[in-house]
Amino acid sequence: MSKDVLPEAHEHAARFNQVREAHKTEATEDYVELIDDLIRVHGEARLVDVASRMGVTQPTASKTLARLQRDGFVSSEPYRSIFLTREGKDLADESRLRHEVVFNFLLAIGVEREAAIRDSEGMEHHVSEEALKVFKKIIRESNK
Amino acid sequence: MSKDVLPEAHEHAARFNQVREAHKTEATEDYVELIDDLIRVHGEARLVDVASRMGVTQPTASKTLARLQRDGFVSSEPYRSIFLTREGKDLADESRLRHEVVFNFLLAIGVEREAAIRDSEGMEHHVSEEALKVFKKIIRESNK
DNA sequence: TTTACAATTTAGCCTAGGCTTAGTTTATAC
DNA sequence: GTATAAACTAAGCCTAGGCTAAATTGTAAA
Repeated sequence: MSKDVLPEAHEHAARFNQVREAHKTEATEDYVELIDDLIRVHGEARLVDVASRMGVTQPTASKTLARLQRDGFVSSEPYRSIFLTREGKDLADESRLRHEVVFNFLLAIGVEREAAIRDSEGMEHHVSEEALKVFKKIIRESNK
Repeated sequence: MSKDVLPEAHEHAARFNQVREAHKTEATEDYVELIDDLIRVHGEARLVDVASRMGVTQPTASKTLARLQRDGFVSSEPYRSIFLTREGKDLADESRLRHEVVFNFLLAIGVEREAAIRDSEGMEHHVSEEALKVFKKIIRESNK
């Protein structure tokens, strides 16, 4: 059962580097996805709502949004609501799609709804295209 | 397809808070799991190996290990190899188990081996007990 | 129209987790 | 037994992402 050899060091490191890469983009993806949701459902995205739904204080959300603006994902004028750039909107769409696949996959295999909601939030950033394909296939099969 | 309502703000925030909680323990779990592997396979865990397998520089690994020591997961004397405390060993065992379940689950549903190795590294920290149960059931069924 | 409250920003602090460069200790090889 | 190399530590820097407290701006009600 337990390992008696370890992978080569560089291969071992590559796995952790991949996880670290995913972490770097996590906050960005979560924010743009939320902003897109707020715009679609409430007509606009205000800092106060972004902060309360992300579960952080307003200064924290403000600082993160400044970074997203610097990196070209959102735009906004001081004291005004937040918009997604083309790049931000594309990332939001891509993230939501991935999120939905993971969520529906968990439901399809029998995970209870509340757990599926919570687990998909964390898992979505760590699922490869390869695995997503398998997830989609299983969702399709469960809908027959 | 797309949402037309959002969850209540406090519920929305709870999801992200849960992911943030998981992130806090990720590094700790990855380190103790690796240290345990090194001890079992090589007889001891040296900083140089921890660093190269985590894919970070030695000073970075050293600093992280200092934190783990402060928090009671590992022990070591300066310039000597690294040991797990009881608490560290328990966490390592728990982490490895979770890791193996996620890995074997991905294999069971048809994810290719290399992708399963890499995805399980990131996913393991975000899977609830509830989902793990379902994963185990699917592994059992695939072994029939 | 002024006043008060809500929203946002600014400033400053903290931790984690990366890095480099430089110094110290340990181990090895001659 | 000493020189050299390897392993480790120390110091200092950076970014992200949390926080609080205080200042500013915008908005709505009296």
